[in-house]
Amino acid sequence: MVVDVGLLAQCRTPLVAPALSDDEAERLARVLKAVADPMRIKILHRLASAAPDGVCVCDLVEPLGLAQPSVSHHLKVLHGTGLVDRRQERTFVYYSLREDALGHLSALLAIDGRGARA
Amino acid sequence: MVVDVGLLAQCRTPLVAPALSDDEAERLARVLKAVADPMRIKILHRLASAAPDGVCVCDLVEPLGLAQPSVSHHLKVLHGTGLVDRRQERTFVYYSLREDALGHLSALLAIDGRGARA
DNA sequence: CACGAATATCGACGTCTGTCTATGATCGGC
DNA sequence: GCCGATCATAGACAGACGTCGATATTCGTG
Repeated sequence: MVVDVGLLAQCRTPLVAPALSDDEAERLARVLKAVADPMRIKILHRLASAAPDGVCVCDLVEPLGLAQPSVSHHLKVLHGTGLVDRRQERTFVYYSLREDALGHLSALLAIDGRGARA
Repeated sequence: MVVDVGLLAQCRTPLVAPALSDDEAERLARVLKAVADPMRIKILHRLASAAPDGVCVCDLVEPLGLAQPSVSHHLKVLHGTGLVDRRQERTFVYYSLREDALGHLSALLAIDGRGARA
């Protein structure tokens, strides 16, 4: 059987590795979307550079320059994706960066970028 | 000077480390936003698991189940943030994962999450 | 130079998202 | 038991985003 490629060279970029499933792609995107916001990045950075006990919501509102409900919204998003822990004490609520939460994310990105090639 | 804290215990969660600047937060968010999309994640994954020469656009359209302009749009976003390289040959265009692009991103996340603490 | 193929750009449309104000829920103190 | 403080929820609104069809652009072929 002769395959006539002719003169128009096909692009030839076959994919051997298994394609990422829709579910996996959406799961990863969900977590990344949670981090892909300037304010939430600022929040994470503050949590990262604070005591492990966490940071009180009231101490986030002013420095971020946001209304209190907006801060609550962002914290809810971060908590919903498991990046952040929530602890209530009296009327105060303390949010803290979950141990290795960003580390895992970081690892996922590294794997996606490197592992499949080598 | 006596500070009367009274009985209502303040929350006391001071921040010592320098806060992330608005610009830095937005720059990081811009790159993360580029990755925080299921289709773009799929594209990156395909580029990562393909030959270093890159993948032809025409070989991305069908597997992704998107219209050709949509694929072009996503590739433009990825290219715009420096995550992906573009190489044209004849009428074909090949996109390839930029060396250590995701590695750098991954490192940034790790730093944000860990470095500031210790 | 006309034509077909491969990409990019344009404009439009529906949806998601970040922000706010107003209100509800919960807890402590008086 | 009322009241103030802290945080969460609800609803509204503007802007950004992903997708598409239609069209422009570029390149190689005959």
